[in-house]
Amino acid sequence: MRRTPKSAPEIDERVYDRLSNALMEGKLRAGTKLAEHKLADALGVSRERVRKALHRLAADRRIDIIPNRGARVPSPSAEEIRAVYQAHRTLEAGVLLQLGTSLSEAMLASLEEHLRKERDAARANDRALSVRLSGEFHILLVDALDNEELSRFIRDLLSRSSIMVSLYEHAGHSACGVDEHAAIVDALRKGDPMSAVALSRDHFTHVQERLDFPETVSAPVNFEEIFQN
Amino acid sequence: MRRTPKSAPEIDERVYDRLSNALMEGKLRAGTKLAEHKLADALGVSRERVRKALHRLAADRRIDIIPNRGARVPSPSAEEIRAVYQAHRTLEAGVLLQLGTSLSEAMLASLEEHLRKERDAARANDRALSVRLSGEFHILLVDALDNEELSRFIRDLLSRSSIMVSLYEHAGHSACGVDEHAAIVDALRKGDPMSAVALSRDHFTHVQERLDFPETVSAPVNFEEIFQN
DNA sequence: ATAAATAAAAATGTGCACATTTGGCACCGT
DNA sequence: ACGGTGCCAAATGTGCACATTTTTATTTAT
Repeated sequence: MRRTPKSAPEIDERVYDRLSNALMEGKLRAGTKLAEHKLADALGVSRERVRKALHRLAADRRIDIIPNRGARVPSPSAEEIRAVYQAHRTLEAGVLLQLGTSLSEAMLASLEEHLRKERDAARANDRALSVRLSGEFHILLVDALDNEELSRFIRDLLSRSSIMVSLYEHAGHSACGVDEHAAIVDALRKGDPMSAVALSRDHFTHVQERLDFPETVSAPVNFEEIFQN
Repeated sequence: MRRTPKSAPEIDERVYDRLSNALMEGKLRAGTKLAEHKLADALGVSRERVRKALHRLAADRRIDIIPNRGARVPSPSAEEIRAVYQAHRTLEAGVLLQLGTSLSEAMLASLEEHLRKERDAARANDRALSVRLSGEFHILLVDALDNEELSRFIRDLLSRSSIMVSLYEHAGHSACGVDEHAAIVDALRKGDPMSAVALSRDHFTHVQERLDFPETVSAPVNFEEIFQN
């Protein structure tokens, strides 16, 4: 045992995580072919391990696998992107409605604490951080319901939209208005869930409006560079 | 080639479907061990095929897999069951709110057509059919939004609750009131989504109330018998 | 020169043999 | 009788060789 003996399941998890993160961070452009052998070399593991991770990602709908043709980073159509945001919008409406009747003071506090962080990031012009915090706001909302199923769904949607965001670089998903988030929290604090729902609706409309159209891309990629860490 | 040459992916799909159906129909009791070799024999395919299907089901959260310990039909706790219904309740609230602003006459018609089928099944005392139709009602609702993401989530929740229903045999998920479904459709027709949401909420509350407590079971099973068809 | 056909190369998919881990059982000592 | 220890059988996990399919490159014919 050289360094970390690492039991098998841990290796699997690590392979999956590295691929997952690369997708999240937009390091793998849409359309990129994910060849098993090349990834295995880049990650320093056996092809079977990569295989498993790819199939897992496919089950999560994070990548596309076509039988006998391999795996690719999806290039979602404008329509599919719209569907993901629409789903999030609909789901959050349900969440906010539910929260209206059961939102503790402590949770309101942690929401407001989060808003502060968002404002700081916006003021510091830290785009990457802003994007992350902006997503976490919506996670915080659903987590407040303490329902694992719902939280999973939202995380699912966010992990998929992250790919989309990277497709449309300039689109300021980052600019995902802090003020609009704040308005939602305000409505909740005032015990007015219907307003919160309406505000959330508007918010998603704005986010969607900022999304522009796709340029289909398919460039060669240096996996070693991406996974060198 | 004896009968159906069946290309490989078709076989995979069939294995998955047969296991999936057995779970849906409650033929595999909670706690049942799903040994790879035994299932392979019963289904007449290689162990690897079963393996793949089991991992797929695990990714769907339809079964539990513990590393090096194999797969089992889950025995969800009362708390987990509550969470699934709660999630469905919350999600459907969002769906109904959204439907309020965009429900075509054609869809209302197909909903009412469905209600008729439900009533027929209830009158005929066909429990199995009633259960199935009752679930399909909620699928019909979300499908009306024509959003694949949302439809997937609902199907996900339903496939998981089916295991739970079979855990509590007597619990009349079947009795999932036809009248309550009808009331929801009525509210939608009247263009009163808030009432629809409230009715849906009550509906889920009633369904949950009918669920009783678990008896932990773990009996030996004859796979050949279950999969003989 | 274009297109069809064919052959070679590369990538994915599969079964099997073997390694690893787990669970049960007998044995032993207290 | 009880709890612990070690061994054996059984089940899961993994790497590898080979089969199948797709893609690319080359040749040939019109």
